[in-house]
Amino acid sequence: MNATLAGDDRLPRYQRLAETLRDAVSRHGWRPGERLPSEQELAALYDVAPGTVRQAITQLVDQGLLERYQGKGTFVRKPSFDNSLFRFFRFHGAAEERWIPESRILSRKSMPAPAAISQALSLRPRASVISMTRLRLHDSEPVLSEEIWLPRSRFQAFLDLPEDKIGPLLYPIYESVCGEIVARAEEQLTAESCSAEHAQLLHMTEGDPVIIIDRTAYGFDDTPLEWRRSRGSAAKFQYHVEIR
Amino acid sequence: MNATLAGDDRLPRYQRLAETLRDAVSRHGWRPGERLPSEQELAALYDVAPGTVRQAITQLVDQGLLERYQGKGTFVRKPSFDNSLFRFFRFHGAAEERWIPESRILSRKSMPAPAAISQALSLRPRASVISMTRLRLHDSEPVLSEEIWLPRSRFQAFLDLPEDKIGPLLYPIYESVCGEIVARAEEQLTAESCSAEHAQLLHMTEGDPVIIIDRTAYGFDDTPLEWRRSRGSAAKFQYHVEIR
DNA sequence: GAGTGGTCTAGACCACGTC
DNA sequence: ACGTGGTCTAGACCACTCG
Repeated sequence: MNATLAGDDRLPRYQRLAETLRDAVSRHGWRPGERLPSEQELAALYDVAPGTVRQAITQLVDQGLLERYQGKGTFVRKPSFDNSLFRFFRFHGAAEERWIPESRILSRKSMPAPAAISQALSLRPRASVISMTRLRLHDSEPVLSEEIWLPRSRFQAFLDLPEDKIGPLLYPIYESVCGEIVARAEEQLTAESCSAEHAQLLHMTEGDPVIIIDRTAYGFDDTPLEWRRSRGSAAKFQYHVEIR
Repeated sequence: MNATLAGDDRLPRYQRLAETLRDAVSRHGWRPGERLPSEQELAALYDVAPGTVRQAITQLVDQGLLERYQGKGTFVRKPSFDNSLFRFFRFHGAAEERWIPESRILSRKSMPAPAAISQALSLRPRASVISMTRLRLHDSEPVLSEEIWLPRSRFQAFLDLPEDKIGPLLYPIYESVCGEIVARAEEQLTAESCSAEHAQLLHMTEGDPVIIIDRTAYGFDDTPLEWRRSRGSAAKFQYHVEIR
């Protein structure tokens, strides 16, 4: 019957309510997959009209934080993110295959962050980070090499996790083990000539073009959670983008 | 006081209204930049409640077809598209510069479509198309080579246009000269080693990595309007994408 | 049948842009 | 002052899910 709305009271109520709910979700008041109170209940709880609740929830649904199902309720979305990223990778010749590559962890350790990493993750210089390298394979052939960096303060539990508990998809693990949910990401693409090192790792010829994808992954509150750099043979895939 | 809603009458009214308005816009009933009737007027015209009009317009705004301005009205969006595409090009070292490159047309002619082009543009085999090649420069240095293909049936007026009337931005010309509006595009990225030919054209070293961007541009009704392939030195730029 | 979200109505008042 | 979209209310009825 009474709960207070976050934020400046000059802001529209549906904005303040959306912010309130977003905070509640990202502070784990409700966890992914859980059902929220019904729109009627929320309206009574925050003392606003049902339409106002609707507007707030609509905003959060558009942002991908919630999902509505008629007759069932409104739920915190589970971002099945790794899957959606692999929509972008179209391996040459087999456009419709959508497999998840096997993955082999080459190293995993903590260390003080190099300058570029602390900047990418908005950490203080030389903050403790986890560094991991992986090789991803398809039909036992290496296709992608990855270096992954995580802030140790949030991901200590991941560092402690036995290696055989780490499957090919990391984001679900971040969520279940560390409670960190990736909401969105930014990627930068470029290409370079294959170094001797990567030629060996990826079974390529030195000097052939390699696509480099740098990704920063963010939480719902826009905190950088992960930075990774992936390299793969340009001949083996294309990257697809829709622009509006 | 009376106008009919398009579509199946079992559909929600706001959907049918949205469809009606979308059709009106893409059939050029209202042109980009024009103001639509006010929400009240539309409500009276189609005999629905104001809130229903609002819902329909909100959908079209989200889709990028319309723009709302408080106190002014609702307008058909002008896709200032070439600009927005150049958001993706970040030339190395000068991330914030957002210049429009000079452009030099190397050739422009009509011909029967090669198989790959007629497929990309959804034309019948060997349909007549316009083929154009351009070189784009920055500070008189070549940075990008482009081949551009257009269906001749829609773009005859562009073929007839004197070359000195063609500025560096094509999409505004398509709109003003041919009445064709680009609403969205898809891009495919890959990389390859620089050929001797392109090395000369782009002042690169043969064998260095070249980024290749294939773009198909679509109208509001999803007709392919243009296909282009651009090549540039991978060392000179990065491609930026946000994923949600 | 009870409870959920989905659609729709018919207003009110406010903030903003323009004249 | 006037007209525009932006916010908000307080309902009604429908479609769907589940027990």
